[in-house]
Amino acid sequence: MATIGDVAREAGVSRSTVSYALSGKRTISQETRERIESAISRLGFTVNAGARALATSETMVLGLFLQFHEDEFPPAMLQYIYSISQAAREEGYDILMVTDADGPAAVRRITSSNMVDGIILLDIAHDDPRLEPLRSARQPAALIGLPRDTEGVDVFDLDFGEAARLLVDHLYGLGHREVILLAPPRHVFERGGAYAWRFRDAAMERAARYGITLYTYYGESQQPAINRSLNAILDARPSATALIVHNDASIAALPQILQERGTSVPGDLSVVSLFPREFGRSFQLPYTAIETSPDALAREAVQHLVRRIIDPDYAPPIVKFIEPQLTIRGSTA
Amino acid sequence: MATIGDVAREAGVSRSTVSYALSGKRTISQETRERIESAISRLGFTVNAGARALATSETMVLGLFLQFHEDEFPPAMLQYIYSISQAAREEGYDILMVTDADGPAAVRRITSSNMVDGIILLDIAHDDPRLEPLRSARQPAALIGLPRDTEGVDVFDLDFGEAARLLVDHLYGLGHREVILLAPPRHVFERGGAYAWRFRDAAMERAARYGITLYTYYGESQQPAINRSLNAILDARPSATALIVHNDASIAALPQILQERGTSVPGDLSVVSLFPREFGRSFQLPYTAIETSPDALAREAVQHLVRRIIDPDYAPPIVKFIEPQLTIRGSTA
DNA sequence: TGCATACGTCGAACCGGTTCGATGAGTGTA
DNA sequence: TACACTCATCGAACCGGTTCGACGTATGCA
Repeated sequence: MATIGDVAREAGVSRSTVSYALSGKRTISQETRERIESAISRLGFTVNAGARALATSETMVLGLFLQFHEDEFPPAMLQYIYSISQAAREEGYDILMVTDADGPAAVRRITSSNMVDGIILLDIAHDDPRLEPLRSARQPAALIGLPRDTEGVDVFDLDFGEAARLLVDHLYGLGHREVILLAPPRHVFERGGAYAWRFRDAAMERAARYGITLYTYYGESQQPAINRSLNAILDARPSATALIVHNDASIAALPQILQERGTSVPGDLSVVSLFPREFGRSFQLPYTAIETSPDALAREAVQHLVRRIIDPDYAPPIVKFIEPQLTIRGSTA
Repeated sequence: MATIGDVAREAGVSRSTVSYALSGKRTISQETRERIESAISRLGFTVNAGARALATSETMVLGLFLQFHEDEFPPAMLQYIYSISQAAREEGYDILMVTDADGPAAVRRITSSNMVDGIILLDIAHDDPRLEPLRSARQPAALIGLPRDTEGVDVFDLDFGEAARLLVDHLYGLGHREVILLAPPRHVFERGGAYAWRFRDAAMERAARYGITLYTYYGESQQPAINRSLNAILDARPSATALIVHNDASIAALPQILQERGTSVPGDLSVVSLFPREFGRSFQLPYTAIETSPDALAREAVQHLVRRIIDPDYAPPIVKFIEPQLTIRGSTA
């Protein structure tokens, strides 16, 4: 493989001149630059990433840490992964994807060996054990999801509380007074997925204020329990006139269940939910819903992270909630 | 950050001694080793990945190249990503995930800058444009999927032909003589997803041999077209007694469609398919099916790749088809 | 004509590891 | 007692880049 030294020799200049021609950090005469460029293409030279990283302490790689929980709905996760990867590339960064079961150890391993310039964490728990190693790392971090303690990290998340309020308001406005809330699986609450209780608590608080009776249930994450539990819940609350589904796996299964039961939407039951618009591509989800916007979230997180890599003090740590958008699809009355 | 030099000073030895203590490539006295180890933990030293990569020409990173086609079913993709990542970690490698729209350029960029020790390609097209830059790369590659020309790469794939034959045999044995085959979306054929026609051609050939009438249709990849097309196909062939679904997005939608139509399985229609077992976790798929085994495929691909990284000539290039497994779920009669 | 400035290039040092050859001390053997 | 080996360690070179200071030459301005 051609090195910068080979290029220098071929072009009859010094290695430093080639480096400056490449980076543009010092002026190089037109003629020399051309000799160098032709030498580069003749030799098929590309800078060695490891060597550059060693010299500059910049790898141009972001670490993406995620965990595959059994109770997670795969399409949602992929949406984040993809958006993050695309956004990173637009900023000139590649993605090192780390899925180790032992999250904190992985964070320590990757950051302390200097493999990445910055960190993105998905699937944040309320007391996320990965935050501690992250805080003592040299690299800045952006979280997608809200932990208890946001010190030293940038946080991006949907405003789940506001999302819940929007949905409850919407139903209240239509006259609903008995509503079922299907929350994420119990595991998510136990693991500390704060988005789950932020949504639930806001919905409960709002319902209480309006005098709405809110029946709250945990959803299931895997078939066939998902279907069984959906049926059981609907059986248990025949008087409810509306259903709020905050549960990806269940919303995907809902159309068939309602079909089976002969329940018409919104005739017999109004349904609102919360899911990425992209779900609608793979699944038939004709429900009025808040969009969780993984793409927007990913984009913001990456862009801020990159800015912070370039200038660690460009701003105090950010906690940014993105505004929920309600998309009306006619599933309520 | 502590460097190997800091450790050496702290332990009162030379840098090379520390390096040998770390790698075990030369004998080090018990006593010196202990001094070094204590210095390492006192200083919190970790080797710098870039420096090591530069010195050894080994990055301990695998490049995972994938593309997000609009017509792809997300859960399937994620299953591969996750399995590859886990398998890689077990072999001591991390994953650089590359999703650039321009595949060949990305391959060139990553390989020539020496960011990875080996390459894994997903989503192989019959004439995959990424293969050319791959062949001139220093790093070995493993493909999950079969291209036209397998020269210089290791290939791993499900034996789609055999899968089709197994399914047709199964249906023939039960007496079916009029069968619908729902193939992948037209785009997949056009793009050169060879698995699509390998399956279809084998099914057609087998059906012809048995005197089975096979109605072949392209599936759709996005809602609401998926549902519309499923209904249209079933309407068009009321006399068919069995349905073979080789289409992830459609199989996920099928239960509801059949429900809606009042079609009972296997009473009115026998259904067989082809999907990863893991789909059954998120979706209710009570269908007899071939398992596509992303996990097994990923594992084999990674392990072979690693072996080839260590010894490029350990064996001639491999084309390995894994044996399809039929799981009976009682959806045929 | 003289001096300060800008331009273009070079050499050397450095980033943080690994590895090869050399060296001195200790052990076994003829 | 001399010689050959092994063991433990060190110093130097190297991997392939970047960057700083220096230097010679051309240019601008007084």
